[in-house]
Amino acid sequence: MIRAEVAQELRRRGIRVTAQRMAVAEAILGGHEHLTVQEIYQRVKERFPHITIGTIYNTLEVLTSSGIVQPLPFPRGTKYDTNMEPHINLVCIRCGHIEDVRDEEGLLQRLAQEASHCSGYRTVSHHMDIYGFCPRCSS
Amino acid sequence: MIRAEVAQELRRRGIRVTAQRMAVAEAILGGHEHLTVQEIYQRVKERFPHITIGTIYNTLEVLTSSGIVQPLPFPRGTKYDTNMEPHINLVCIRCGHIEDVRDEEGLLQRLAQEASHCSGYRTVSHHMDIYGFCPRCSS
DNA sequence: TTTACTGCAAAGGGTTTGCATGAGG
DNA sequence: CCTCATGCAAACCCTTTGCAGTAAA
Repeated sequence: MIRAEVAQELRRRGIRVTAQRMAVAEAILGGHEHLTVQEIYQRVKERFPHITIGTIYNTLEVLTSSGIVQPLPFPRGTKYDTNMEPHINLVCIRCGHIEDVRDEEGLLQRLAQEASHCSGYRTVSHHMDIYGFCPRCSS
Repeated sequence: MIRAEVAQELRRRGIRVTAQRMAVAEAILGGHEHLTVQEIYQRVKERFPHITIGTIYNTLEVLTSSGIVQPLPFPRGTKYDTNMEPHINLVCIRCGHIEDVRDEEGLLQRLAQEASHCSGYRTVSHHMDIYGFCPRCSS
């Protein structure tokens, strides 16, 4: 997703498009994925030195409920994912690096459908992590 | 897993079997699944009024690294799962209730294997959540 | 007896909140 | 203009840490 699309999506939802919100969105969407809240804060502060962590949290909540980013809960804080396609997060338990793996065969979807079907849950979203050692940390 | 098995597993690993540790294990394993740390603390305090939250965290770390329980990271704190079989957690985004769904066909396993294979990660464990509304909260 | 665990207290880090000021539509 | 977002500060968890006393093996 790019800048113009973010602005459009916010407007469509009647949410104000502010410079700070766009800066947060660009920090996350611009290349580097899976940033922590602190990392986002540090980046946005380069452009808005007076912005506070409260505004970052506020904006992340807005972007999340607008379907633009996705929070990934971890023991030591939330990271944000910009990949809204169904996918799996490969998490390195040594260095913390996260890699996305696309769900080529649609197995994730199938699994989610089946599970919700036989449980009576009305499914909204799902999330899969695999923990292990990345190639670099394996050696 | 039952009381005697927990004690045995700890001993096997050279970890001391204390009354407090057994109380924590029993609080989690005894029927009610997916407790928060605070809920575990409250229960154990009925038997050990002077126990502190620090000891609860210490014990949860011991039980986790002994493969007896599994931490589930959530935005507002960790819950603990006693189901060590491969399964999916159905999480109600309204009431917070969590239900386990067994991985009948081994799809989860297959998915994990494939993902680790094509990424070069050395896989240790995996974890899948589905978010939605439980039958009670759907109506 | 030796070593690891407990209880206590304090600190650390992530996240939320209340309120006056300021900017978007 | 009116409403909502920002910045500032303080508060609120959740979790970790250091240390002296205590219990397990």
